[in-house]
Amino acid sequence: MSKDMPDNPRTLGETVTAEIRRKLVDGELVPGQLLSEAALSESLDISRNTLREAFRVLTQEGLLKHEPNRGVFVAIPDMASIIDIYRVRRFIECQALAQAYPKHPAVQRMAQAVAAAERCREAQDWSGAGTANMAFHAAIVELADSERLNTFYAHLSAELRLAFGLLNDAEFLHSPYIDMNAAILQRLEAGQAQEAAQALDAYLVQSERTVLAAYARRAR
Amino acid sequence: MSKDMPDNPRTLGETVTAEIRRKLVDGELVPGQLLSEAALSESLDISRNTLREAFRVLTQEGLLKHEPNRGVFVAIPDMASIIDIYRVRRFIECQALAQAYPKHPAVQRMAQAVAAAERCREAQDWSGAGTANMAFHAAIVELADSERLNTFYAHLSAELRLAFGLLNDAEFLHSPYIDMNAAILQRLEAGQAQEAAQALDAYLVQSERTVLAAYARRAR
DNA sequence: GCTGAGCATATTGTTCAACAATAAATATTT
DNA sequence: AAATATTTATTGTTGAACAATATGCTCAGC
Repeated sequence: MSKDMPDNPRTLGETVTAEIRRKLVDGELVPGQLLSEAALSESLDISRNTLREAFRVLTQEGLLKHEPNRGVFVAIPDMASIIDIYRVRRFIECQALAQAYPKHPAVQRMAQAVAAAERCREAQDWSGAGTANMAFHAAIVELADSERLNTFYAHLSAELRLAFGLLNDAEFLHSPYIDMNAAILQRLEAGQAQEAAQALDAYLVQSERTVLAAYARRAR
Repeated sequence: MSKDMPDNPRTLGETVTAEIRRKLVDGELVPGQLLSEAALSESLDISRNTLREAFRVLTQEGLLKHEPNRGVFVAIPDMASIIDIYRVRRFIECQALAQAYPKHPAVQRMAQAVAAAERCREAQDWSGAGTANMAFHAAIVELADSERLNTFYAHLSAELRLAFGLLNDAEFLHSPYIDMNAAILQRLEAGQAQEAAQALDAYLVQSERTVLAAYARRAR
């Protein structure tokens, strides 16, 4: 995985950073919400100073927004952000896939993600399907063999999950793409990286359109 | 420019973060060096707590390395880092250039950077030439029209400057590339984006080789 | 001379309390 | 109602304190 979220954080600050990050991507903290230093530090049972260190990290990751003298808010992914994120996704994922070596270790992770997503679909677990979907695309980026690219993508991914939290029906968002992922994987394994990349591009364009539409008619 | 380094930082924490960042890319703080909280906070005339917030941000940017209970060190770009950074650079810059619109506003910034570099060469200002060179490549990334990509590249760029700081002869590192940049720009303006991207790829491969060689025989 | 256990020391990790600086909310004046 | 002054709550920043940890040192013991 990424190095941003070590399994065994050593300091309290890292622990609480991971905990808040989880609450953000899980939707327990909703976009726009003010995170009061006094309230949060008390509820997490840590000092304000330690909390502020965590705030700086998560702000840098794009999950929080810091407004000096006003406070720290959960970032609100607006349409421009969604468009930007998808632009970067197409930019990175398609190229990573196009120039991929079909026997790259990450291909196995792609296959595992597809399998996991199919299992989730049977169990009607759409949250799990979303997670598996994200893992599939993270694996695509891993094809490029760059630690920094992986980390960057992890941040993008978290930011996008924040946006998904604004929407409601996860089934509508994730269900149609499970088969598409499988098809992309199949083409890659068949040595047709170019065709796979083309399919991925179409996938991302459609996904972006769906997300933007859902965003536009969301309950505010 | 990027939103990471506002021209007028509002809080003291942001000010000192920018100041330390500058010292890092300018080579005033050298890789491997321990940054003592007590010493630095006193010399910057700020409290330890404020300094620690800055440390978290710069660690997230890859410029510092935090070792729990041991301290914060200036990151040491090893060979693997340099290779990774160049891999990402080729990945991003070449594609940005290949699919660029020849009349994109960023092209003007590319031209300005080339002119600035040529002026620096005449004045034997190799540090300035390095800065202009970086600006040229940042402009290339801007062709992709993504705020997040720009920010990401700014971080990569800063990290690379840290590595350059380990080397000594800036002329050798930057001088040969001024003309290459000019040639790339010329092709782009002529509508030959594909050829420009190809030239850029060759440029980056050569640059990486040069940097790695210099790194291997650097004075330790 | 070397090894290892235990101790001493310096540094980081974390908290707390206080005050300054700022923005939002409220009251006052015109 | 609009503009202005005042109050209030929150963040920004500090300094001191103590806990937790890593490092270096001392000193047996072989």
